[in-house]
Amino acid sequence: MPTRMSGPTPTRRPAPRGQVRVSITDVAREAGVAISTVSAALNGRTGVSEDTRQRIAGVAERLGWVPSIRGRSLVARRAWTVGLLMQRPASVLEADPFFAGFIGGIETVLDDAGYALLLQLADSRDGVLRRVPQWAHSEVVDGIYLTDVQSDDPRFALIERLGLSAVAINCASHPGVATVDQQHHPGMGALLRHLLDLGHTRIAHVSGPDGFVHSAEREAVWRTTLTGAGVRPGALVRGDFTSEGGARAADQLLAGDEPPTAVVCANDLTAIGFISRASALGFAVPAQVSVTGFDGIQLSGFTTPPLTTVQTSPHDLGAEATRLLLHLIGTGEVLHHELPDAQLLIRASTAPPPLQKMM
Amino acid sequence: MPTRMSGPTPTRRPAPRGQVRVSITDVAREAGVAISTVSAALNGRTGVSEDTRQRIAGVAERLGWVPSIRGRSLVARRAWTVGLLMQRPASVLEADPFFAGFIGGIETVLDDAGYALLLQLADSRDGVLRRVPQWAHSEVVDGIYLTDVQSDDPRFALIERLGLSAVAINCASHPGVATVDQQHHPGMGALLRHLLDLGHTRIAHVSGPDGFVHSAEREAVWRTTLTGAGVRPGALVRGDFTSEGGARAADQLLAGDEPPTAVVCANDLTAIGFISRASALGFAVPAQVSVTGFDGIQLSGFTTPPLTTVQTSPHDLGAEATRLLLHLIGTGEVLHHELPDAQLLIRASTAPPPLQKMM
DNA sequence: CTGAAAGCGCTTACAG
DNA sequence: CTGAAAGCGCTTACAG
Repeated sequence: MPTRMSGPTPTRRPAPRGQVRVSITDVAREAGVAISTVSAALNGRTGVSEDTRQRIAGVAERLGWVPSIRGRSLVARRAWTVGLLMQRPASVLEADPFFAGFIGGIETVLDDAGYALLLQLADSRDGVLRRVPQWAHSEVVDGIYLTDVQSDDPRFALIERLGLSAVAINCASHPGVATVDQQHHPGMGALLRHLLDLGHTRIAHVSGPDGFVHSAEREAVWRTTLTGAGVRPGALVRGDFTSEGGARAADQLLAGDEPPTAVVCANDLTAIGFISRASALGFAVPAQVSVTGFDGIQLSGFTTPPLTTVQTSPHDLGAEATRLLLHLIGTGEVLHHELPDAQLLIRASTAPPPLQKMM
Repeated sequence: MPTRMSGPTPTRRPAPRGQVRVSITDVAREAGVAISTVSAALNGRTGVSEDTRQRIAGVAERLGWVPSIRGRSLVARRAWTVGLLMQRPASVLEADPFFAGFIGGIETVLDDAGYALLLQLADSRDGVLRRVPQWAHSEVVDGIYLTDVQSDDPRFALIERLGLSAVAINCASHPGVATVDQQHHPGMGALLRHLLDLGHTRIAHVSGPDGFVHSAEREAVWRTTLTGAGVRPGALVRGDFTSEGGARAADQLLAGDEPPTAVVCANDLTAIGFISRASALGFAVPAQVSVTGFDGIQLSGFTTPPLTTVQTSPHDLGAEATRLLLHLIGTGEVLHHELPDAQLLIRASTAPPPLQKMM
């Protein structure tokens, strides 16, 4: 086992590593005032002479004292922390294009407000439903984000019962819960119409995994837009939002006699995997088969060919959700925000179907 | 402004939303025992009759009581939280291939231990140095991760002074700080030798941004390996770890009279951007120019052509670092762990240099 | 303008 | 086996 101890005699010591912990009591003693005066002085409350305030500030500075969030939280009943609990195995999250952008957006707003983000993954639905009350009762977070909301999501009842502040991402509004949305339908619809306009009539779909809201939604738009245009939906292959899944789908879809002339993938990763395998199988993209993605990840502009996709805004969702959540925590007022729709981004992975197929 | 209030009469209410908060006192009263008995019973301490324990558990269950981490932390001097503080603007982080994997690894270990991750970004060096003592004094985290360690990093002194438990990633060991490492040199060296073996003699480098340890390290291996083999290092273009930077580098490197026959990029994103632009400029990869990456992100296997790169293990780094950190917090024992070296991954983006250049 | 006291929700000796 | 008390580090009425 490569783990080794440091040096010949490993140092064993208790968690608080023998340091002098300075508390409000020390500052008060040193400054010759009561602890309540220290508290008032450093929290900018009125009723402390400028003189005393200065002296206390000096002592605190010299002793290197910062108020303990812990002690403060206990009485203020605020944790100065918000929680993001995602039901996703760590492995999936690592490839999730939504994740990093969403967190980045959260952090930009959170940091300025002096809040921190508590992040936890649960690998099952039950895991989530167990953690939420734990967080609420422990008062370890002041509010939470709700992502991947499902219809009849039991978390809403839980949140109401627990009196937890929450902001939900991309879902119908529930009483007491703030929401921030970005419409995906219009962009997805535009994507389908773009393919129809190019002349495609055999349009397949590589979906996301079962049970995800996004999977169902994108599949529905694919089906209804085609049907609405009088075109029969092509083959449907179930993917899993990964490039591996996209590659497997290419194997399935391109093997038959009449392969589709366009393939609508549930996300960019899937599309990139599809294109990779299609190329390996000798199918030229977009000359023989057009391929589309969804998400608009940064790399989608640097694939060969660059990907036609729908540009979503995980960063903005995270930032706006955080604003609404902090507002709810602070004022109790439930707000709702709608981001501009996700936009169709036409690039080079789509073209008219091959001529011989057009008659 | 699209933000709107919900319903005709916005509900304003204080943060604790009028819920009955149940505490240990309630459980004790209901069960007819002292709060110390409740505490002992539910923490599995000895000295409570099985009968009483059952009764108390029943009451706690019925009342939906979970011990408050807050109250517990105050006396136990443990936060049951570890902190990850990265000096990176949110925007960079969103494209950072290390980030998601590292966090994924952290979470797999943390969740099982009942710990949570506190995540915070700082946009400057000073921001980091301000937060660390804040966290330490507030006792809001029990330990922290040190990433992007620089030589003479001031955080080590800070940590020692504050008596904070810490684990450092990929850096020389410091007294009192656990470390977990994965050697990148050998894989990077193997990558360079692979290009030399293929017959390349004009090998350029697109580096990472200034001031990052990884940038300096990879550049150094590029330079010394070539020099050691008697080959003069080719052109050096400064990149920024993004695909945009890689594309710009392609413009610079491929414009001249004698373009390089191989380009070593500081990471996969850069390489993918480079290939994209190179193709657009009419350069065939790898026929006319070989391109290599670094990181081994999932998508690197699905580009066209699939990328020759060095496979690193952010997930394993995160998981192992977390194990060592929790061990340090719990026992005070400083351990060190070395992951298997990052491995060269030969795929299709490298080939012998074009013939006419070989004489 | 300042201080003594109570209390937030727990755990940990200590006494019965 | 069980309970009363002290205390963790703060803030918030309240009294001087």
